Amino acid sequence: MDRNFYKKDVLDICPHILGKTLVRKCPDGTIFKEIITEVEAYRGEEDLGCHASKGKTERTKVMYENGGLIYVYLVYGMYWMLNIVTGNTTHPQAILIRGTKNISGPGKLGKALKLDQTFYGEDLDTSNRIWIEESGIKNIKYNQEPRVGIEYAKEWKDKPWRYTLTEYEI
DNA sequence: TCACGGATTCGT
DNA sequence: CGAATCCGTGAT
Repeated sequence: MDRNFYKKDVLDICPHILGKTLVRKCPDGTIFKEIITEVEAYRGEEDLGCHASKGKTERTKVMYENGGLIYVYLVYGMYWMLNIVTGNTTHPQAILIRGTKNISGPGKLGKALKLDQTFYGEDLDTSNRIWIEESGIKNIKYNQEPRVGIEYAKEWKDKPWRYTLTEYEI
């Protein structure tokens, strides 16, 4: 996908990133290529579930960039989480990729993709080791539910910003 | 330098 | 549903 795809609001992009293909070329030559089936939106400093709610720090600064960059971080000391920065520089936001067709769970996805800190800030439009492309599938249907794992986010935890792909045609 | 806690996972 | 797990973050 080209750069402009990622510059819209995160809530507009989520339904369209479902069904796209995530591609990762590993150092050992193996290629991971799977349809994205589950994502979550994190939207702005006002969203208490979003890391940017703590303001701009060394960790969150990439979310303040224009969309199309990768935001990775380590959670529970062991899982690398894959996020795509979206929007523009006025509103920090990102999409957490939670699962693909054969991999369920963001921690397991990060492991399968062999992610590490060097992916922080990677440009999806120019990278030769990870990107997102059209899959050709059509007639997508999806569900929206509350996001998981953010019990601390008060009223924001109930926002239906978790998107799961339910049906599609090849 | 260090205390804190988490966008998870797995087993019960 | 609850505990394990352990590194990086962010403040000092």
